[in-house]
Amino acid sequence: MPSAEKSEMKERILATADKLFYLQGIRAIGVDTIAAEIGISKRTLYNHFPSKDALIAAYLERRFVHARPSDKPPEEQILATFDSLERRFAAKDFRGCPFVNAVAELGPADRAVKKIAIAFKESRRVWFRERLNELGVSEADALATQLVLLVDGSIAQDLVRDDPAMARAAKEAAKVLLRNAGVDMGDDTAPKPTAKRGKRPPH
Amino acid sequence: MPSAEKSEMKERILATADKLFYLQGIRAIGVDTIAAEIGISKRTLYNHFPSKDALIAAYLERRFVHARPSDKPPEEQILATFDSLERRFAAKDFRGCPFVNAVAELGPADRAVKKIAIAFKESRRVWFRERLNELGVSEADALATQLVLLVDGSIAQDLVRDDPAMARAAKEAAKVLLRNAGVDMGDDTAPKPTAKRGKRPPH
DNA sequence: GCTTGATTACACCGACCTGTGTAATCTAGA
DNA sequence: TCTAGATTACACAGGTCGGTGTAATCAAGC
Repeated sequence: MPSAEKSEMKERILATADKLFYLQGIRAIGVDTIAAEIGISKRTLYNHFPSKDALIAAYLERRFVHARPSDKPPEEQILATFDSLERRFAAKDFRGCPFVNAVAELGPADRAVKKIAIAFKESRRVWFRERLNELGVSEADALATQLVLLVDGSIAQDLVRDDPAMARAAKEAAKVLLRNAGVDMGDDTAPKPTAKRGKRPPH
Repeated sequence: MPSAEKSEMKERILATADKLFYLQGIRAIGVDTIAAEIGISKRTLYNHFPSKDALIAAYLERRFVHARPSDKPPEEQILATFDSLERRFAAKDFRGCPFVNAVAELGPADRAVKKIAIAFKESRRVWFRERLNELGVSEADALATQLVLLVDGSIAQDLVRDDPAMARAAKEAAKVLLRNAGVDMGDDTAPKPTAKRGKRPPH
């Protein structure tokens, strides 16, 4: 009870809810299922969360992890985002963006969920913008928006197609947009010749 | 009974299911709700569809509308896609892509739904690729993929943010990608002035 | 020991879900 | 008018859901 054990139990509940909600859907998983998965009684679960809605909100807030600071060059950080996406796509337990899925599942009526989802999406956009500002890109805000479109687009495509190559496609598009904005990306990311000499994906 | 009235009733059911499923979610709407909305008995609904799953499949297949042929230049057709998206975003009854939402809602277990969603996404990609082939773009396939990423990305972003400007951002990004691929888009789509030397494709 | 709080098992509620069974009613075509 | 199919109302089965009430049990700190 010394609140160390309390929050420990709370975390166990949240971790299990996260796994089940994310992989199978929020509406598809009942509180009984979560309790059974942990091996606790439903009563205990309700001792830590007043309602399923509260558990859903806590689940989404726990998913809201901020990006860690990096000392690598901003353009590398930006492109590394897509590499990270590709790795996540390749994992068996990837099932799209939990925030987008929650909004799609719970509908427009659920204001609380939508609020969290908006905050998350905006935080991602701001992160891109900050990196672009570091690079001195003039239209950083607009370009940041375009980059999040590529991120969310590849996530949505992978959700239905299960194709990690969507992340690579997004990365290639991002390179074109960055280069168009005057960002120098070194020689390995060779300039993309339109009609000829192909920059083709490594095989 | 002459199967004209039968299919008429079937269409009424489908239209109502479409409205409710799309706006409020497939899991959120029961067959009773659909029947009540039309003013028919639940029995009648089950006389036309053997199960809710069949109704869901029919709903998605009805949403699978193929693009009509156009005599406008391919590059205009491509860009018009994003204008159309912007108009749909601005409507208050827009709630994302029904196929992505269905996959998110019903989970990975529902193979039938996923199959339809994949077919739809691929048809969109192929449409882009055909337009790009008409333009003589060399890497039409890869670019088509990138364009659908922008489409789906703007849809996902608008779903959570309710911001039709996402379609405009996607269009601007699409222009950059097209220009980079050597597509000439006329003077109205002015070259994007960037801080430094913009990499500009020959024309 | 005793107390206190967490957890347990378990029954239960009301609501909603998909789907069926049935018998009465309506309606169009012969 | 008669017939046959469609539709109706309505009850009901069997299940799941979120959430609660209750009384017993367990473990730790005094």
